[in-house]
Amino acid sequence: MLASPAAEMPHKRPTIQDVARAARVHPSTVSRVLNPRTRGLVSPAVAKRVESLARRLGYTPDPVAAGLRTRRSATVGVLIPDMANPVFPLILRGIESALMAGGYTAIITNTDNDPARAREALDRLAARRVEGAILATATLRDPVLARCRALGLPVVLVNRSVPGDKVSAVVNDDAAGIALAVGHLLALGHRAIGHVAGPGRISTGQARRAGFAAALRARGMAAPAVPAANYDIAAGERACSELLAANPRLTAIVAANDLLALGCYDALARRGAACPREVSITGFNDITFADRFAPPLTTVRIPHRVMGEQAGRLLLAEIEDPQAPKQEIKLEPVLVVRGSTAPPRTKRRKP
Amino acid sequence: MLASPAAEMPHKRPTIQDVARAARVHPSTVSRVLNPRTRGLVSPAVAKRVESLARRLGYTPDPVAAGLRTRRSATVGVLIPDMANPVFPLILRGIESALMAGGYTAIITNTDNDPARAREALDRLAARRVEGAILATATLRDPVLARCRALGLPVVLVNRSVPGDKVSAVVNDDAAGIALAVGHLLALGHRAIGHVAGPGRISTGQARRAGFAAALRARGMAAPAVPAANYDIAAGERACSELLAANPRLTAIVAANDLLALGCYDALARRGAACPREVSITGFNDITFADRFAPPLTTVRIPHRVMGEQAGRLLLAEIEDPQAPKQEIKLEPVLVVRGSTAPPRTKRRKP
DNA sequence: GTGAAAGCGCTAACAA
DNA sequence: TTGTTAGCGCTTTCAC
Repeated sequence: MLASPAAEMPHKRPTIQDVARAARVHPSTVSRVLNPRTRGLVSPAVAKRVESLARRLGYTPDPVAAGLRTRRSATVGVLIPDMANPVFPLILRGIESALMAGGYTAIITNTDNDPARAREALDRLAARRVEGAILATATLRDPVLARCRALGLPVVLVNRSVPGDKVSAVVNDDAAGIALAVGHLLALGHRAIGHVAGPGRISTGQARRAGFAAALRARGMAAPAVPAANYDIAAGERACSELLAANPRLTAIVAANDLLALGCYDALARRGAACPREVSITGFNDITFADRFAPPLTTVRIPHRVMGEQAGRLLLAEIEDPQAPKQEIKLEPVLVVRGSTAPPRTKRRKP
Repeated sequence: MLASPAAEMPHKRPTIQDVARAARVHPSTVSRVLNPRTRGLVSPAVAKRVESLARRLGYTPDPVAAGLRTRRSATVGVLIPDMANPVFPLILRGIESALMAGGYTAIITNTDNDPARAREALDRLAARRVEGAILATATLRDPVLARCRALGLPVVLVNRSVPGDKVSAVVNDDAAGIALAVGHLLALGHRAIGHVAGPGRISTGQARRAGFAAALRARGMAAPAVPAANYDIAAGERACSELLAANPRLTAIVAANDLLALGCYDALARRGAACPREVSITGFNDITFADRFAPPLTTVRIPHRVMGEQAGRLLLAEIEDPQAPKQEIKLEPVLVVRGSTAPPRTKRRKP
């Protein structure tokens, strides 16, 4: 029993040959017309004919086949350390919008903070011939970054950088952001401020910690800090507990990011200390829902979307011209004051 | 000035030809060895030799070139309506893990709830020859779904379904979930319960609303409901305000998802009504941070990750065998009681 | 300005 | 069991 192919076949895609036949030209002419760069080489009359036929047949060039020839895939890889941290979806939007504007597609991979997965992911992406990579996963002396180098793959870091390494990056002014938080706490009257730092292997962890120390030492104050093992709530709680155990009189804590700040909330709750009445807390990033936490989190807002867009644009520029000078773009953060900070409780003198 | 190529060239990738030459066999033999399916056709001795050479040269087959020949890209497209909704990153993890296990790569696109972007994204994915698609964006009578059909592209829906359409889907038992919430509120003593429904164009909106009505009507109670325009906080606030204006005596509100529940928080706050003291609120999804809101949200937890994994597996099965029967998997949700629900305030009688 | 021919890196028929 | 040949859909020389 013969079925009507038209009814059953799931719409075979037209090839360049089909268009060429219909337009009575050679395939190469069709190719020239459809490629903006070579479009001028063909006579306007033929170009018009080819174009309308292509549109009518619903022909779109196969980017994979084209890529095989041109060695350009029009894709870039994006490595994200932790999708559950809402800061990354926000950055991603910016990345996608910049890439899309350039005709590129992002292939996004979540590494779950696992260096092995990151490396594996990069290899998969490289096998797919991505033309560049955006790393939100960078650690100081990152093996993945080294691998990109070895592969000759253009890279841009986002949010985190690798100081000293010649690589483009779009980051926040971490020290300035922390200074904002410290300044706010000082203005409120706090004189015993501690820091729950980020992991030392990540630039943001180091830079924010250094910024914290600088801001306090400038005023001749101590700057106690304990680093968290990871940028997550549980690690924040552990670090905060340790910090408070060693410095019981702290009236304020600057956390290196919002997840760590939530961990501080937990540590305080476990000690039965109220935030902000007994201890003020600040975060960093202003993640989605930071205004919903109990208490609403005072934090340093970074321009997530712009950061992503800049990173995307930087990468496209570097793909365009691999010799382009590497640049590090530093974005200015802003303080958002909410309910997790308040003046320190005035000491009750013993009666 | 001649530079040493080895130092400057960014490591030219070896091709199958290089391996073939080194192993003194024909390229097709190398191909056979490296392809698990045809591996058995080659003598063990040669296979061993080829394999070790391939490894030593660092050769990995180019999946793009292979795909051109085999018409298989080992990629699938994933359409997400809103990355800022933390439920989707959680589902994504499941999807990625299932796809990765099958050797597939996900190409994820955020559509920002925009049907035009969704369509465009699908076309880009189709052009890239994805072998299938996972849609978390489905609306009832979804044009994107129709387009997948036209392209003969295997599809699996996740979270949302399109009832009546023959398509595989992994969803929650929405009615059962809502019944859980309603049951909890009834048990607390609530007798005037309203519903901030999801958009009517989305299956979850309809199913949850129907579940709500069924649960209350079974007990002979009214089931007032107002649909939100979108699944976001602002729309939730508007719908809730409308609901409360029309039904001022409600003591509890079942929101169709957690974002809408947050909108209800806002609507209550604007009226100066305390949650849960004056009005209890429930959500749906148990998104990340639901336990951190003020008050912590009582909500219906869905198995995000499992949902994603099942969807990924289903799609792989369908790619493997396009004739495979379509199936709809329904997952059982669970109630998580937190601080946004409490017994209704006992009426104060006028003195 | 257009056509012809070669080939990107791989795999699948077919031969030997 | 291995080698040969052709070609996936496209772009890019090179001729004309």
